[in-house]
Amino acid sequence: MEYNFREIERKWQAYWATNETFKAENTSSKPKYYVLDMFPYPSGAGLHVGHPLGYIASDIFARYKRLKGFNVLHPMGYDSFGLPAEQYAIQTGQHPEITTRTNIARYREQLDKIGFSFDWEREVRTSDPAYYKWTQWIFIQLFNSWYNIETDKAEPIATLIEKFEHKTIPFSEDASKKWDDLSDKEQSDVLLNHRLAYLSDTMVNWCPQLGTVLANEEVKDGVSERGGYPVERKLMKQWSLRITAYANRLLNDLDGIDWTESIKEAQRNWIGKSEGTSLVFDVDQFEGEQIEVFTTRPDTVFGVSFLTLAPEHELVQKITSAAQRKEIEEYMLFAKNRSERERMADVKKITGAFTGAYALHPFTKQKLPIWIGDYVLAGYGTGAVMAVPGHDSRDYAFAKNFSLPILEVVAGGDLSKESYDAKEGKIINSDFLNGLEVKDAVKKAIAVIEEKGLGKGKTNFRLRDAIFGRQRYWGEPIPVYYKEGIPYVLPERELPLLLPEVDKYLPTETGEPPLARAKDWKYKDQYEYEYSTMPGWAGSSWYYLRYMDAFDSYTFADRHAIDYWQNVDLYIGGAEHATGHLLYVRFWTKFLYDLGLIPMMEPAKKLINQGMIQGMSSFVYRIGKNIFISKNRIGTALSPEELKQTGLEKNDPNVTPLHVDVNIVNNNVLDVEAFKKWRDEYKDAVFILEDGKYICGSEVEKMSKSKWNVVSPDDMVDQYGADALRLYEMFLGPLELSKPWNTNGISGVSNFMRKLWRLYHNGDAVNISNEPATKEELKTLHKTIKKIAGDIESFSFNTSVSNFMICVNELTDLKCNKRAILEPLAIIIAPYAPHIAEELWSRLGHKETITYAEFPLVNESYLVENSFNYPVSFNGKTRFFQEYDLSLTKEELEKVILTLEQTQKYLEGKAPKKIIVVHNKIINIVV
RNA sequence: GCGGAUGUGGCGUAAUUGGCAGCCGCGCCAGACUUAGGAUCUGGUGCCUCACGGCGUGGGGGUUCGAGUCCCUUCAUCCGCACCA
Repeated sequence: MEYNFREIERKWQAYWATNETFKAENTSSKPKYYVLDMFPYPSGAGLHVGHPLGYIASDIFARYKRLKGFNVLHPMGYDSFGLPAEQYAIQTGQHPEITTRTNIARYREQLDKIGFSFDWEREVRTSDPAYYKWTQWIFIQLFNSWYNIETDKAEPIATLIEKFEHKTIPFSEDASKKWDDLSDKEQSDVLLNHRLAYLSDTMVNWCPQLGTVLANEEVKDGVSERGGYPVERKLMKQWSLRITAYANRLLNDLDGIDWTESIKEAQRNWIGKSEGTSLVFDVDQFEGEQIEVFTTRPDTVFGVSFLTLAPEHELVQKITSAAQRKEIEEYMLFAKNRSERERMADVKKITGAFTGAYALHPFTKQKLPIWIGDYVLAGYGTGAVMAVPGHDSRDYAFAKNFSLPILEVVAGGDLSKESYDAKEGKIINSDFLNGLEVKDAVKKAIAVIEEKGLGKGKTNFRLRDAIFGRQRYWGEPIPVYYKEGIPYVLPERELPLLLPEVDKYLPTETGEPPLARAKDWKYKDQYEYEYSTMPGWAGSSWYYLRYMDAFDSYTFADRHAIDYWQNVDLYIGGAEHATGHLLYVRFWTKFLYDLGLIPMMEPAKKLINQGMIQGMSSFVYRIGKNIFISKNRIGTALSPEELKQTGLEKNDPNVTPLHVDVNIVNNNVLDVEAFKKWRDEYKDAVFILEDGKYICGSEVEKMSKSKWNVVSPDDMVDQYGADALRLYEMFLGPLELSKPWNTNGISGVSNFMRKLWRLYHNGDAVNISNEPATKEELKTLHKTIKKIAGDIESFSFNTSVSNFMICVNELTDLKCNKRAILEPLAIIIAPYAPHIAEELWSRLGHKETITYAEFPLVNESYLVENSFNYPVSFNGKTRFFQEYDLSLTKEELEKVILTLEQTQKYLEGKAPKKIIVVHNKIINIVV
């Protein structure tokens, strides 16, 4: 009987499903292991072969851990709130929930075909009210919490109110005021300044085309990541989460987790901690007005030759002199109308204007001109900088452009050419800092600044609070209502606040979000509901917890389940979430930890980022209307027949490359008949061939429908089987690297599958011998076990596939059909190719599935002779010695052909401990 | 500009972590078989050379008996951040 993967795979997938083989229990005497994939957004396009890459890797690991005796949690779900379903709803009027449900069904079908060992009973969907009830609940906890800097953790807001009542923390500049004297609205406003979820007027990235605000990481190069629409800055009342309170912990705790350095660096970068000091400058002629700046280089304070304010700085209007007013106003208008995108595009272009006002140097009391310039960002630090053109390249460029003085205060550079930014050298021209090294001068300067009350040592972060509202329909409603302008969160018993039905998924005529169209909200007449919904990342920030106890309706996840499963042990997903999801999920984890709801401070111990699988696009080259020329015939002379056939007078050098469906191209050879049928317009296509074939061009591009380079996993499974697909995806290369998909290579894996099958069969019959295995067979097996176990544990899944092939090749050569070999082989291959492994396992006579088998251990004794084996030539013969082999006598050693003088000296009168031999030559002897 | 990664045959890759570079697979070449196929099997395949032999892990330098692997330097490609004071 031949290897019939279709039947085998169908059989075992059905078996696993009916027997709930991969159901994970929340209690077990076995050690636990939690393997998690980043759950997908179920898009309408379905999965392409790139999507399952990470899932296959995690599935291999999960199955391996089960065989190693672990109680494994390996769940899957859907991040099912999101923009595409809503865009589709706007276009078609179809409820996003219907779209989403259809897409999920399609995803499930595709995933099932690949034979994953997910515990589907624990499936979560972020758009399911039973799930988002708890997303809303966590939001409420955030609203009801504040960050206590003293204890360095989040606490219930009541503890803050208590401190306000006892005035241990001031809540107002007026010290005589009592907390209870404040009106409800005033109290609410004060508390909003402390709550971890708060409402404020914030500069947001507004995308008019999408009709919503976007997070910083959703904006790339000034346009929206999705759709590529322009984004503008706009002041809006918005819900935000105070992630900045966690900046330090998010930064420091990176050291304790096993994530790739690139992700950790990206997060460090994003958090952007910088240490320095604030410093105030008095404004000349304006009694009491001060400009506060932040600097990381207080050592260069004597090099300040002007100040630059952001155009939006609040003092600009006030201090601008009459003479300069016109210029300043023109510049402010220019800066305002310059979009974010334009500003980024010409970073090199230096613009600014002089206010006419002067600041006084805090030490020298010199007059320093105050300028405005859009190289200073309103959103960072204080929106004002002390310009030190001698030692900051941006200030230098500005000074050069506007002919402002450049002072040298750190020795070592040549300021006539460029600024000297390096943080090393001796301080000069700087009064009390003279002669100090930069590092010491920084400390001294801060000390003096603090002592004189001019400023304070300070840490700044680049990280901004996370804007939490979206003016969108398809998201979790924010569970807030307003009474007399004061926001209140819904009581827990009212959760979930269901996403209401609306007549249209568009903003209202008055520009309010779609939720303003809601009709069936329970207290619609009594209160005003919040109309924005939560951003896409809300549901994904805690989903790993819900898998632990997916059906709980009393709490987000049962405490016992959380205590049992703890962190994710292995998390696999794309690197594109580095500063989005992966930061937010850490933030929520820390917050829930602070409230004592979970025992861990980090969501995932180990993170692996699988690389992207790109598409290999194929091109045909069109000349004229329906004439296609083979790649290497472009520009060559045409034969008389070809001229006749095409009706051309000569070859046309103007070719139009067109994407062609990769499924009708094999090894760059176009199936011309299939091409004619592919599209009606090509049915009369004429081809100019080379060697009787049409050769296509190819290029690596992102897999997408429009490029006709999408390869679907379903097609691969149909043609080669799920096991072959699994093996091939792993075989393609290191998991973390991006690589193009190339269907050609899968035939190698497919051959391997048949060879493996044949190993257990003789013709149609199962052919297994119970004879003891030979030493050689055992060596092959144990070598393979050792390699496979090592490969899996170091996530080198690609080399495992090679190792299986080597093993099967060797056993085929040995004609090995011994149970003692083939039984363990079925187990070690099971994580990779579970269907065939199960089938072989049952054909070996086992009643239980392979999931309950034990991964075999290596018996090193079969491998010893393989370990350190060096040929040594002496007496004209070659003998093999192990590194620790001391069997040579001194006399024998002297007969060994020694090629290195250096080695010989060791020999004099000493017994050797270790000989190191390479290339039949002794190269070192340890005595 | 800053940070992270990657450079090995025609291609995807491997190298017990400092020990005979190129395992395994694709492709290609030759042969066998044949119900002529996009099938299967066998053998070969880094480059130069008829050969002896030489050269080879992006380039240059270094450490070492020995370097794809460690150090310095340089180039190329990809990814992330970017006027962050």
